[in-house]
Amino acid sequence: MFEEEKSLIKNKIRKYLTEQCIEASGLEFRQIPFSGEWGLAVPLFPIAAGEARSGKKVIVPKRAQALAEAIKEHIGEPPAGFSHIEATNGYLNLFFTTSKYAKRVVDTVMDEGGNFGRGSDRNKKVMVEYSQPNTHKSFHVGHLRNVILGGSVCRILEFTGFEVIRANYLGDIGLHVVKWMWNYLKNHAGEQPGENKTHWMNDIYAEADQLFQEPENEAEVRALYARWNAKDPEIVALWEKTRQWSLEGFEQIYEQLGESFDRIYFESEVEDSGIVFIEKLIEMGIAKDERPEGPVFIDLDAIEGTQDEYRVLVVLRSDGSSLYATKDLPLAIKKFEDYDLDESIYVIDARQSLYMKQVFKTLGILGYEWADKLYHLAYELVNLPGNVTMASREGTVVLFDDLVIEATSRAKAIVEAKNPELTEAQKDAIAEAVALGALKYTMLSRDNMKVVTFDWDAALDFNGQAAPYIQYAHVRAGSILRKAGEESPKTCEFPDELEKSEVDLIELMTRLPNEVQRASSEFRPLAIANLAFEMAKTFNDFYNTCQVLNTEPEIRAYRLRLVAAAKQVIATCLNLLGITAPGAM
RNA sequence: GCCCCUGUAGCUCAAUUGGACAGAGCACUGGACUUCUAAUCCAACGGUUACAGGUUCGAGUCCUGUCAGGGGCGCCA
Repeated sequence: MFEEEKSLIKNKIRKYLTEQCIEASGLEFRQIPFSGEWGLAVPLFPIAAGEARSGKKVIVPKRAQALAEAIKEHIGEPPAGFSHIEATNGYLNLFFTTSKYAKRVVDTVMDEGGNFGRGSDRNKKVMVEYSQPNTHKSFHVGHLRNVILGGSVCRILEFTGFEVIRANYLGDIGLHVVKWMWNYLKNHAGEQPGENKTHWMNDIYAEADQLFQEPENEAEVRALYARWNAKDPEIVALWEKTRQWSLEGFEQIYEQLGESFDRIYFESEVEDSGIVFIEKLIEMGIAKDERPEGPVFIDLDAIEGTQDEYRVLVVLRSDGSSLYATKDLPLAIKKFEDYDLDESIYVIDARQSLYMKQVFKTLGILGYEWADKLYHLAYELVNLPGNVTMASREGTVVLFDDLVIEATSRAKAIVEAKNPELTEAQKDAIAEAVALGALKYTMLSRDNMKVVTFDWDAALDFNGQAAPYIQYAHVRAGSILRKAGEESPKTCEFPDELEKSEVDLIELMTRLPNEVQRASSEFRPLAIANLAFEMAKTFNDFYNTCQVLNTEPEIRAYRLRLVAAAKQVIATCLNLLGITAPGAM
């Protein structure tokens, strides 16, 4: 916002500096801290420092202050929309006329509604690959971080004008699948999945994993693996049927999380083409074939002339079977063929950073001009206390549905206490929104590269900096508007004297467009999570100090609009985070 | 041995990307519900930003080194 004012002021300053023969580089606007009033701050340190560098004998802070004062003198009367100008600490501070500023911000938010902060269409197509669970296995809290991060990034990218294609890449083949089928045939033949399909699938897998420790069982699993590899119709049919159960189970989870995918890729679908692809690389001399003594690999450091930077990428086992890289290379190509992408993003945990770098480099070496459009969006793991990594086979997991059930029942208990008059259905809906919101917010409110240590108490703490706090502010705003009735003034005047919380609220709203852009370009929902909390906190302060309904009509009018605008901005933030805002709590 | 990430209040985390006085939540202490929903608010407490140098007018942020924790390095995914 305020681009016109900014360029006007910039021009004035530039004009002055040019007259004084001073290099005018590094002119930019900052926010004035401790705002009781709004304004634009222009630090003059860069200008003064520039003079110092060019040989003038100046003490930078003093010079910056002198420049600020001189420019203040030069500008003279504040331009339209500004009330006064100050020169302090080397900054030139230009303060807006409170009434005009407030009116303008609130009007803008109300006019644009849910589109306030939205970026214009960029005409760019971005694929985001995320979630990537293995079929026939569990879905735990570690997987949750990936889905929530990926989902939020997609929403933010869309909001900033990208066309987003959500892709999921499922691990539907491999030893784990065969183990599962073996146990099913041997101990659970004919059984059907229960209500919660993923949980049921995982129970059979976990049991299979245990039984697999016995040598005779392992031998049976290997034998079944051979049948499956030979495309035994009976086994293939079982594989297809059971994979479908897994898919339906994941679908339940995605639906609950509010996620959906435009395109699902299966590992099985790129395996054969991957092996053919690797054969081609061998022919080209890019991959080295040491079979049967060794595997097929690409010596990236040798090709690039680097040392210990790209290492060696193994692309095929010595027995000719496929590895991750066997499939990831052709999949990357397929994505660009399918969708003619401008960018391809991989939401994958940070342990695979080197691997991702290797895959991207390999595609670059092969001459794909889009190789530099590949981006690894790395994030850290969710560990258990004591730095224990979640692993299905170790039994060190918190399963998604266990967590959701617990969170929801705790939220339900609180709604029961707060709002006993609501219907069961309403209470359930609120409990779910609160529980899932809380889980999502804990994942999104820390930076991508920070390890999350999962703690039941922390995850289920609905107080303080957490989603329910933000949702509650939204509910309160809605409640005021509802009680106000039909009346919603189209526009109204703001006074020059505003309460601090009103001032702060308006200032926070103006940050949304910038924060959204930042979150988008850095793939960091955290920026939005922070703003949402700040908004809620300030709104609660406002709620406590400023009466809306029981006050004089003129005040009531602008405060109502302020409440509506604040509610809108909070709602937009929550949307971008994938958190639903209930109507009551 | 090499590479990457992290290190900020007792705990969990922020910090508008190099700017004004490093801020929140939790926990602890003391207050506020006949008033728009107290899942709230106010006050108090809490800091050598791991350490040592360097660059800069200015460093939690950048560069070098050290320490601590985590992760990764030719047939796991």
